[in-house]
Amino acid sequence: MSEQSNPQGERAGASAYDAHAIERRWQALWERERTWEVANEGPPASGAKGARAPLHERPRGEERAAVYVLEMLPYPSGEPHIGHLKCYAVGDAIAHYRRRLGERVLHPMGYDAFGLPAENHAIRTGVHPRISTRASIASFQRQFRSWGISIDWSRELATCEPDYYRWTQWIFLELYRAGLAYRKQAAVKWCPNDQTVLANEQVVDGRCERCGAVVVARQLEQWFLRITDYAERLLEDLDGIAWPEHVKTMQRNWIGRSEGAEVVFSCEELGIDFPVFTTRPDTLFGATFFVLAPEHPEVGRLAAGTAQEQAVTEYVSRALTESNEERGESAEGKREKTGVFLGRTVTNPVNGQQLPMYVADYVLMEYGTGAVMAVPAHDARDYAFAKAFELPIKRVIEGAPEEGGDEQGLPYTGDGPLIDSHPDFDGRPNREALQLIVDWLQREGKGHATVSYRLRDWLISRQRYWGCPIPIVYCEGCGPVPVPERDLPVVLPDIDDYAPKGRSPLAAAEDWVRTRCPSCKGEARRETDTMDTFVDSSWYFLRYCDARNEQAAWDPAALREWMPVDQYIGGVEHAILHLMYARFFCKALADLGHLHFQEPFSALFTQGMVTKDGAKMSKSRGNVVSPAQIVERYGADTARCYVLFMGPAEQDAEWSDEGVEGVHRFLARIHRLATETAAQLQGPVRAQGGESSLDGAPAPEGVDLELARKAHWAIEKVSGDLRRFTFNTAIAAIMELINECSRHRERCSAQVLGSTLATAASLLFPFAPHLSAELYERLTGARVWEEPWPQAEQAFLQRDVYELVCQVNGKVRDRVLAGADADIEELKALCRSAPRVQPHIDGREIVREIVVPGRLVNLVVR
RNA sequence: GCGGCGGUGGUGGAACGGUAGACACGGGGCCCUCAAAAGGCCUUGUCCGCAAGGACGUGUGGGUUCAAAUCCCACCCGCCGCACCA
Repeated sequence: MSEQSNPQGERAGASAYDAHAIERRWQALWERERTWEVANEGPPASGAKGARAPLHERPRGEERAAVYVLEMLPYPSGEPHIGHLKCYAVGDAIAHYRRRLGERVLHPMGYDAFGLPAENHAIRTGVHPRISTRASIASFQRQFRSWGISIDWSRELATCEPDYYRWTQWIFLELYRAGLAYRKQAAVKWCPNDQTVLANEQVVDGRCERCGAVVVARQLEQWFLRITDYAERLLEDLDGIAWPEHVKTMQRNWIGRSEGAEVVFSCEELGIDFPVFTTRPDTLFGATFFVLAPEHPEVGRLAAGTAQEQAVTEYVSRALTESNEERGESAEGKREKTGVFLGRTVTNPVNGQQLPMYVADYVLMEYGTGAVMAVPAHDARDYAFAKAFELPIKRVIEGAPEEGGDEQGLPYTGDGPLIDSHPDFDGRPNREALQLIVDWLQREGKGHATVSYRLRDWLISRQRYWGCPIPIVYCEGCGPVPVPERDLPVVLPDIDDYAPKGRSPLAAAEDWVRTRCPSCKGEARRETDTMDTFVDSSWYFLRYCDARNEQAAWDPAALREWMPVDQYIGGVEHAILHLMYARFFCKALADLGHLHFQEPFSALFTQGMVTKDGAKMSKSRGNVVSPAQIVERYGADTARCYVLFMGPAEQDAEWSDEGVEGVHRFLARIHRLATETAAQLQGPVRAQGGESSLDGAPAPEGVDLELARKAHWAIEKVSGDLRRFTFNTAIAAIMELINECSRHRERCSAQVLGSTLATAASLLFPFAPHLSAELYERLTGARVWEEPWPQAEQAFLQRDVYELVCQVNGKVRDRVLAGADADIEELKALCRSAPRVQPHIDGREIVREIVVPGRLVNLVVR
């Protein structure tokens, strides 16, 4: 290491803070002693982990509760970035804190190792993804170790290894047997750049979430997982988990539950029924036309033989090739709505009216039934279409004009009494009429109340190589046949050419594709698509509980011991995708009898992004700060403390090189103070807040007492901040304690100074474990991680005098010393006689005196 | 458009309805030094004032309260998510 790049190397000397030497020493010891490994001890007596009282309300030390702290599975690509550092700094602080509260903490690590970047790299360089992925994993391991994170490495896993994906395949087959995995032909989102289909969740603004290419529609036969069966439970169970409200909101929006009715319109001419979903059955009498999505299967049949046939065919083929983005333009008012008359009519079941049928691209096949009844008077989209095609508009609800409406106040989307509908309903408030109409439809057999969701089934097929093979073979006689469990894993074969050609590269591995049907032993072919990598990461947290099990994906006893995860930590970018899929997997697996719980992550913490120059760090912007550089220059303890000190961990924070320097200076300062103090001590001292820190020693007085008080104040503050995840203020409190130490160092006893510094080191442990261990050992001779978390003693938190704030009319005028035991009258008198209060009350009438004991007195004068 | 989150010194940020600006960065001054770096000490919201002291101050405008950055209403600005979802 060069002198230049290492500030602490510049000045040799006994008291210099050599972060690297300290970090190497403790990392080696923790590795040698396997300090952070935790063995499975079997489930608790109660059978399962169950909901426990919040940590700080639980009696201390009574039982060694099993606690699972987990950061989101990293995707190993190149090197870890600052976001990883922040995530693990948060997770490790929590893990360390909980261990020292006496809990057994499971804190494992693994890699989300299948995926496109490794495959794209292979296409460019010809290096097998397995090779490049293993190299990336090695680099991640190296860095994670250099950060000193307290990981149980004995449970490490990588999703691309056969001993892992064997069980991914097993889960797929379990879902398949339960009817939750199925194949269907569907219009799917195709990314022309990555040459694969995408799940709805992976399309953002009509573009591939990964590469940004505009997504196009394709008709393909694909594998889906029936997540929609779980829509209601995914929604309901959000209420019972301690997640940030905004993440829950995002999931609720994504699931998109809406209540309404299914109403059947029929085309008598052709004898076809068209059920539609509507949230507004109260407006049924205002329907003036009817619209089908271009993808609707009956469109061709309807137009066939009419004068409209050619126009319809042309319109539909254009709509199908249009990108989602283009199709959405009319929603933003960028262009007029388009569509074509189908040459047919349907009957409105409530009044027998014949409504002209249209095909238009503003109706989506994926939502509801792909057909809508159009009520232009009360729906903005139908209104726009009616205007563009000069269709009739019939008002059926009264109400004051809304913003953006026309001269008649249309479209009107608010509530009001029904008009021109039916004598039974006219005059009634529309919400009441809605119920009555639904009841009526139900009685007449023309419709029923129903609930619709925006959530779609999860498309998991990918026409790519570097993923988990789908364990299905196709036999001419038997159809799709699951690979028997004893034949798992279906191992991903090596191939020469990874380049996608619109079908999976695996299709070229003829030897692998050709196989025997497990059922009839006849010739058969393997499925050549692989699974979406989100499948791999939807269950990894289960595997950690029993990572080396070769007989099963897990032993249920291991899950009963550890699951659900007590604290999950990761970025908000996974608020929908990963977190929704993992929840779905657990519900499905629980239904199949494999799990004893419904929700995988009891509590979630989402850490904010680290930005540079106001923007997300990225190679293309050239504003990347590499954790490796920071660790090399300042050491891991500085890097970890800094990312936690930047601001509240859940918020985005701007990187500042000066900020890192500041934190490093603080660590160097506590190092110097502690080292110098240790040299003056006769023997080891005890930290404050330990079980017997008062034993034997005389009660501190004067400056010593002040210092001891500050130590206990810091214990209280840091403990509370750790429970609230406000790490920035916890570190600030330790800084205050250290400032207090250097302020008093000349005037206090070495004993108390040493003891206070040991306390500071102890409190610093969750954030800067290496330095903390080093200094704690020098001062006390003990191992800080084996010490219980300190507890503040009341005797030191209470003071006999305090500064009473004296206000007049709410304005602070003076501060005077008051005794802790002074009663309300005494406090009032103290305030009235405070020197700087006098001029403000002189000659005025005191009309009220507010006393907040322990804080202030407010005199209200006139 | 709908939903969510936020707006506090030069900067990042602290503040159970009760001393606004903890802690840190940056700035200024001093000490140490031959000098510098490192380190240490002091200082630092704005305005008026030599000072003592005073006034103002948490996006804007109202309100509740003895007391509001904090609670309520309206608005402005910024960020995030969803968005032709019938």
